[in-house]
Amino acid sequence: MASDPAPSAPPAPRTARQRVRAELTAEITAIARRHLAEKGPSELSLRAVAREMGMASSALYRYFPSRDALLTRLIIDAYNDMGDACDAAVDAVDERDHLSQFQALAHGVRGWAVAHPQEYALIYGSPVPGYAAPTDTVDPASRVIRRLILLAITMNEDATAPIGPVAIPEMLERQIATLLDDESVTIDRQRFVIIASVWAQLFGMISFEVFGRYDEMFDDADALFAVQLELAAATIGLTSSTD
Amino acid sequence: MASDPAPSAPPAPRTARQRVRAELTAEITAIARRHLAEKGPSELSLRAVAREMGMASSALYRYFPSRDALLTRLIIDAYNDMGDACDAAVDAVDERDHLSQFQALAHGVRGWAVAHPQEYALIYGSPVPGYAAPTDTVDPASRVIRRLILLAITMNEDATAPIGPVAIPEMLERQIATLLDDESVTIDRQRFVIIASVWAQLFGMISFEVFGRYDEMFDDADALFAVQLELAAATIGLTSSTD
DNA sequence: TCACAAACGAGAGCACTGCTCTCGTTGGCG
DNA sequence: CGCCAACGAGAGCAGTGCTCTCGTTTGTGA
Repeated sequence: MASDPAPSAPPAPRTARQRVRAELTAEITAIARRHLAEKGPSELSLRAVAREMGMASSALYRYFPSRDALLTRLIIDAYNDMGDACDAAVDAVDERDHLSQFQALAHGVRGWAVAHPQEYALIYGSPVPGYAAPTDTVDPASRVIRRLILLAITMNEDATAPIGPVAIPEMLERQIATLLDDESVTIDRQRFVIIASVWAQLFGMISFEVFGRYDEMFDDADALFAVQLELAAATIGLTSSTD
Repeated sequence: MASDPAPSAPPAPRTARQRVRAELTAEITAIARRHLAEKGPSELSLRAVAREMGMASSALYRYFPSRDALLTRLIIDAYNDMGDACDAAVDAVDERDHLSQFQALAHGVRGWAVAHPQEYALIYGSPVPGYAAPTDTVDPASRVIRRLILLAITMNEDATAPIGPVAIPEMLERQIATLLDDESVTIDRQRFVIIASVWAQLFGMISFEVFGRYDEMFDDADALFAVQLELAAATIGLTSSTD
């Protein structure tokens, strides 16, 4: 499910002990992920996982120092899983068709979310543990928005937004510049704030759907999402006629 | 904090026992709300509340049949609290200035959310209990969107959206009609779907801010929100020049 | 090759939780 | 004034996260 980031990954465990340790760690996370998907984050119990593995509950602490650590592992995996789904969806369409790329990204993320509601709730719902170690989490957590920004950069000259321009305070302007320092390319500031809005809108819609806020309003979530996505694309300046 | 809906509310408890019961119930919810605000929903413990009240934990079950019932009470209160803040903000501005009304609604809801992050997480984060009894929850939960729709109805003829029109499937069209059956007034369908998008966007932005997703991206959440709000207003067709 | 240390699994135990049951006590209504 | 429902307290059950101890196994350096 989750892919290892390339740098400094130990590919083959040397000793047998290391290998069984890796296998057990993977089995723990797999069972925990299944329990999470079936019963939700609050019902995830270390003892239940240990019981299913035929181990003593105390033995699990050799592999995860705490329940929060196991949850953090699942969180990172979920972020990467969603990121993979997002990337795969975007990469599956013509890279010069920006509208289709945007739609693919949105549908890819939404599809993953409705297929894994509990994991989605884990990463985009209320943050349960005090705070997950930012160092490990921030990179996987930002994959979707980074892809979205990348998309916005490539379509920089093709689409023109029908709204704005809007006044951007200097402080915000500087933060945007700092954020984009990594990428060597620049991006129109107006497009950037629009993209940020669409980003929030996308996850607002998905959260509403997954968390059941549409339940007694709309039956056909697919149609609603499609319509709202068309509006979002129009906000960016992507229409079916362009390209 | 939370207001009683008018119909069939017993205003004055007859007997002393009924009065002390009402007082104790209020004290329980007050302490529970404080614990919730301080430590989050997962840390809310019936026993801790009972301890602080000097009661046996079992006695609390005379007032709330379960922990989930207490949480549901807090959820309903939070919805009404946010609804009050929303209404108060909108009512504070000139009712003919639709742009200001919209901005007041957004800032009112956001202000309440950042002031009560845990309560916001309780109602707009992951749904923790299996499912709260829909009958009691749906009405308070829909106050903001109902106010937003009301706003959209009043500005029906004043603002023209710069995006669209978009194709609305017949099924969705029928659902919108059903939803608006209660209100005797009609609303432009294009405006309705835009409002639904803006609704999702608003809570997407607030959730991102409250849940810390902007933490290592933007420092000035106020400025970001203001800019995105201006974009949202423009999407609806509200600009500072209108009215 | 072998001994030593690190890693490991199992079990008991602690403090805590939600919730149930029982048993006196107290309050209100007929 | 008497009866019954509502109430508060306590014990107890099953479950949780986590710690500590104690044998056992495994890898490694001498």
